[in-house]
Amino acid sequence: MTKVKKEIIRVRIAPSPTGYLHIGTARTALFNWLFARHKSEGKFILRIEDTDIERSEKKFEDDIIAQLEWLGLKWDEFYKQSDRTKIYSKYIQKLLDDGKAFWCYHSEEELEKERQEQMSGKGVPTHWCSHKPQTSNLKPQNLGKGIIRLVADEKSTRKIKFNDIIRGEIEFEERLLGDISIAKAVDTPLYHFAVVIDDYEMDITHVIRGEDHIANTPKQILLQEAFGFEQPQYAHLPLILGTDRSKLSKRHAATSVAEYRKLGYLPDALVNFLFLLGWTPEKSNHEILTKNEVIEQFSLEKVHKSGAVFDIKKLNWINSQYIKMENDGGLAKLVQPFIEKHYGPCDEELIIKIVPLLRERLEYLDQVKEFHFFFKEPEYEKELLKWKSRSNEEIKNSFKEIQKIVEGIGVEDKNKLRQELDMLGKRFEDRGLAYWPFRVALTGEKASPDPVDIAYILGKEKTLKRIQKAVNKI
RNA sequence: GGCCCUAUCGUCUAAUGGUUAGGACGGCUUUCUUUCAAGAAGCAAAUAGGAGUUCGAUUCUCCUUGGGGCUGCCA
Repeated sequence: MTKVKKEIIRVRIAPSPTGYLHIGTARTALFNWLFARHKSEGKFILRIEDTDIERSEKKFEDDIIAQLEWLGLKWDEFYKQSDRTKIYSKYIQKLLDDGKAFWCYHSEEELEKERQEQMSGKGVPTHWCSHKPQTSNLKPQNLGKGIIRLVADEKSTRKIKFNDIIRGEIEFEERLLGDISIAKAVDTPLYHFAVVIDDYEMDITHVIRGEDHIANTPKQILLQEAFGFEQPQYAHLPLILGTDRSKLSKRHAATSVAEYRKLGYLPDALVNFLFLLGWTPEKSNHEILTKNEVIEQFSLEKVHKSGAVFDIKKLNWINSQYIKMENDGGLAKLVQPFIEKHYGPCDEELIIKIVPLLRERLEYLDQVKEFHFFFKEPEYEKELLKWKSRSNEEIKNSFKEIQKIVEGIGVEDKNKLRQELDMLGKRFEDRGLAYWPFRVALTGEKASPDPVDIAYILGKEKTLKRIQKAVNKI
């Protein structure tokens, strides 16, 4: 069963379609992708691990594919384990024929009870199966409802070792592993089995995966040994953690890539954030980098060992940096669907006009919903129009003056309008008295961009209308 | 419980057997200012504890403690 291995780097991302693409899976994919691309000849493989037919769903598979593409992590080869059952059957049958695997008929209840007893005592939860044939010439048979296990050596004193590129040598005691389950039937392999066969069949040279798989590795090595497969190189990535330092899950934050996409995080920004979790660029004071810049300097040896907390504030900052890098046209295109989601169809000309204002203040695209005043009449309490301790009459007077200005010079010339307002502010000896009521009239908010900019975008007619509405309120 | 991984500011991290332990996000202050952002300037903030090796340890070794992962007929 040996075959000639090629020298080129081959790595894989192996998600199971039991949920939307997880942010942690995305980072694992990214590191695999970076590693493959860094070695220019490297191949990056996407393998859908859908051996669990109960939990696997097509919509999750579609999502994984869509989001990986969106992130720009394109794969060179694609496989699905459910297409490969014949391959697994062949290998399982061989193990059975060789007496290296056997049928175990313990019920799930029996096994559960055994586990409980072992855990409550000081034993190790390990199943050494009494159904194991005592002599290897006894051909195992499927007597009905059972499960296939790999024969292991209960009395072994050997340590199973492997070298992890990130962590160095790791070892486990073989006798603590038990007779591990490998398949529910000849044609339905379990995770460990499918992984080992696929990694071999696909000539995977480096298994780069999450730290949560460290304890799985010796079991997979046992399987490799049963077939005489060569061991791939391992690199176990640190986990992405929630704020309480446990594995990132839904109770901490959004965990699926799709959710971040929906909120208007840009793919390059998300990727930038992700590679900063567990890896540092050469010039560590310059953290905004493109994928291509990272490819050049990427190396697994520099990946950190300890878990990294997912900090949404840093993601927001990185995303805002990417938004600032977009030009008007680009940002308009990006933001349009978010505007239309909240406010319905929207004129492209309007979007182009407001984009410079958005650029300075959006952390993520969905925040455009805070700029409602561009798309619909503002609603607000009359109290909001008050500036400091100024009287209603003073506010009214301020509006009267602004009305005069706008009617006179319009809103097209922003500099002129600003000049006039500044002069008005000087006359009042209080710039706020000129600007504050004006902003509230236009936006209904106490915080917004410069009202002059907003008036310019709204146009003369709407501006005057909103001022009048404010005057009526007082 | 057992096995395994891990430990520098709140967070992501840099660095070194001898440094004022550096940067980024966030926070705070100041500035700009009609408000909010953005921008500019600045401030606070860390080597988990204990032994050992050493002239010297945050760095190397061991122990403790903390954190995490795994412990499925899930992946």
